[in-house]
Amino acid sequence: MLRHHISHELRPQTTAHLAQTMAFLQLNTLELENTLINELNQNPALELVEERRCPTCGKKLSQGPCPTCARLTDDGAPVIYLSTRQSFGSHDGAAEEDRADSYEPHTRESLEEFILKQIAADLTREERPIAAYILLQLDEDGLLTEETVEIAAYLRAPLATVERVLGLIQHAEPVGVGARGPIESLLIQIEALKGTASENLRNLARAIIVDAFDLLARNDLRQIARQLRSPLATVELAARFIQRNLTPYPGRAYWGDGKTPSEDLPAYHEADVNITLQRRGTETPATLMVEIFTPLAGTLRVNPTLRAAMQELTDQDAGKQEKWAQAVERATLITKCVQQRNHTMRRLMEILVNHQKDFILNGDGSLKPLTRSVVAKTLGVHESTISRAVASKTIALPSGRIVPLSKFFDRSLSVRDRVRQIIEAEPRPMTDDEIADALSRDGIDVARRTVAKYRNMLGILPANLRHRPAGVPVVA
DNA sequence: CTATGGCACGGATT
DNA sequence: AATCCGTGCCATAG
Repeated sequence: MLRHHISHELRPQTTAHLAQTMAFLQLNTLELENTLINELNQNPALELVEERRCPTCGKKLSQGPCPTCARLTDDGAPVIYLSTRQSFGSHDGAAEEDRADSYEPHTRESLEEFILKQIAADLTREERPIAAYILLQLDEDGLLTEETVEIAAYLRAPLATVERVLGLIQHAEPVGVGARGPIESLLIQIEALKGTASENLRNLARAIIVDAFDLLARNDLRQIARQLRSPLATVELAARFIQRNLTPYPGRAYWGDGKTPSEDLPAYHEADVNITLQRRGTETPATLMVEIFTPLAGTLRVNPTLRAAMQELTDQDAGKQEKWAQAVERATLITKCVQQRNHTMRRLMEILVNHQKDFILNGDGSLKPLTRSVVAKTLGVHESTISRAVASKTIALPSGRIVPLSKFFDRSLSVRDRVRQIIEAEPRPMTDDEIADALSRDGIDVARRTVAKYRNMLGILPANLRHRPAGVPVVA
């Protein structure tokens, strides 16, 4: 999906601006920062003062939460404050002017960019577009749906070149992306683990994947052992190795639901919101520190000097006056937009954090169901506002996991969790029908078919395969 | 025959 | 208007 940046279409028409106001919300932080930097460069009326002020009380701040407004209370209420990254927008003098011309928007790093960066150095000029094309063809699991021959034909490039590029992609982090299917992906990943696992183990794992993949998916280890003429114990070991260290969907690893070794993988991008745990003293109530990243360090405002200078303009400078007036109007609008955005984000996070506190602290499984519309109601804004505020934003949990903010909204989660609990609790494997019954006894009425889906989402094998040491299944 | 997975169709949500 | 989700029907495996 290509990012759309909003262009310089901010012509002064006051009513149309209202629509633009909301548009600012949906921009993710980096994109907003880009537009703001652009604006700062070309609008003299807009000014960035280096100091940061508490959005609530207006006091100057150096860093972190406002000590007075968001003081660490002992009632356990989360502390929510706005913050900025220092990375971009060094905002002075000469460097600034360079930037104005050769400005290249910072976009959030997508999986594609993340990979491209790693292999860029190894690509020739001709290979670059090939790499770009391949990366765009990856599906959501990070797998390549198209054959290399087709790609070569389509791009009119030599097959060998295409395959070379693909090889580079496949060996970049996360290893295995760009494979033409789960099996190939797993094999690539095995190769990449050369140093860490014993030769025998890897060989067996490879054999299982190649010759008995479907059996593995069904967790039928006994049959695998027979077919490969290997001792069952060894096969179990290998299967375990596969399940623990490999994923058939490398592109998913990062979004994974905690089962995947995603904690070790580098984050593809930084989050828009950061939650940390602040332990105060020894008594338990640790405070949640919610840091909302806003674009640009400092505070936007309309340049007071310019505003003053405008008063002194004589009427014969009508042209200039008009021009400046527009600039000022536009600058005012933008600062208002940003303030609005910050305010909404703060209130939104307040609700979100309070509602999902357990999830933040205890991880998945403690998620409570929540819909955008109820938040919109309690917040008193339109639903679409929430949608925009949530869309394409991510949040870093105290555990270090980065998840999309939309994860906080899930209407069916409570039921899914009940399913998990029921399955974990029951001694004998229950069929989906029985689970459905059990649920209805709890007052939750869902169809049998739905239970099956939840089971799958949770990565739990069907009842008949689920006997004793049901390991974590390979296929989601 | 029973238990599941696949496809696809409304209906709700965003 | 686009997307997501629950569900019913049917094919398939055991």
